[in-house]
Amino acid sequence: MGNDDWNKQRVLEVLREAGVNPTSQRVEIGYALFSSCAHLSAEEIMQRVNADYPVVSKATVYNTLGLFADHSLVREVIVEPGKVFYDPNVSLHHHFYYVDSGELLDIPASALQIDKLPDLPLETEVERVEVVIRLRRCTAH
Amino acid sequence: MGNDDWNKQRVLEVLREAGVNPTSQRVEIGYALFSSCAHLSAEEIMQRVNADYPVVSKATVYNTLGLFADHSLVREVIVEPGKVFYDPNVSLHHHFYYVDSGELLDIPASALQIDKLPDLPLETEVERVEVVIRLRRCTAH
DNA sequence: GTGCGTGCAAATGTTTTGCATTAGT
DNA sequence: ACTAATGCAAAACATTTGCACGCAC
Repeated sequence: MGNDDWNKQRVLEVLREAGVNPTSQRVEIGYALFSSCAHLSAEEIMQRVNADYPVVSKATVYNTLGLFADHSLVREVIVEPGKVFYDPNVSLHHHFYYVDSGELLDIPASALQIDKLPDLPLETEVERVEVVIRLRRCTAH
Repeated sequence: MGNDDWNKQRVLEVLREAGVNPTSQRVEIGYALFSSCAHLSAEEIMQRVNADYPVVSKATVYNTLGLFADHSLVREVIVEPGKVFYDPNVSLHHHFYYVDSGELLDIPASALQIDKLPDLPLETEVERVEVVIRLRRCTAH
């Protein structure tokens, strides 16, 4: 997943289809994001984009990722204060979070089933159900 | 719930029982936290503690809340980038999050049931399963 | 007096804003 | 030329760190 031959032309098309004007900065950020199948922080994305020479500012990385999130091109995952991960997998799924290492791992939607939801407050509808399973290294042997 | 007659003496005892040295700053912060049944941010807690005159610095609020969390006196709930809520309810439960207003509402553990958990990665154990149901105001009439 | 525990000023890290510049018509 | 969209420097905001002070022995 994720590793299926991304190139900048394809990123450009995906952005256009999503209704995002494909500027060079956005294509670079999208390429860094989609061609990695990992859960990256804004900082890591900027490092990848600017690896050779400065291409985008940090502000643009944040604004662009926010824009991508609005257009469902990426999903923000928050597990710790002051740490947001950007997940290029926008299909329905959940996450393991390794408390010790700070790493994030996908859980396919089919591997977890919620069979009883509480009644919703009036006049509201569910946008999304987020499940994070926090894991730590076994203490018991 | 939460409104059951908190006073500073009782906070002091609770801190002592939890193994936290009950300094005056900690009692003030604990009192602000426990006597409110709401989900407060660090900022809001500081405002309450310092309402009349300066009692604690922001750094102490953060460090103290972190300490309380370590001793299971409070639970950190994270829903948005750069926004942590402190929940004095440390029993097992989940949350509704109102995307529009930024408010948080408790879901009792019994109102939501997960009947299938994924296999855990080797050498790990579950610390906690966090479920956040993101709600938005109905668009449909 | 020594050493540990505590609180906070300052440093760091994260995210947002406002505006100068660019691109589109 | 006028207007809207874009990128980024600087500002705002959130959190952590390092160290000075006070308290217990």
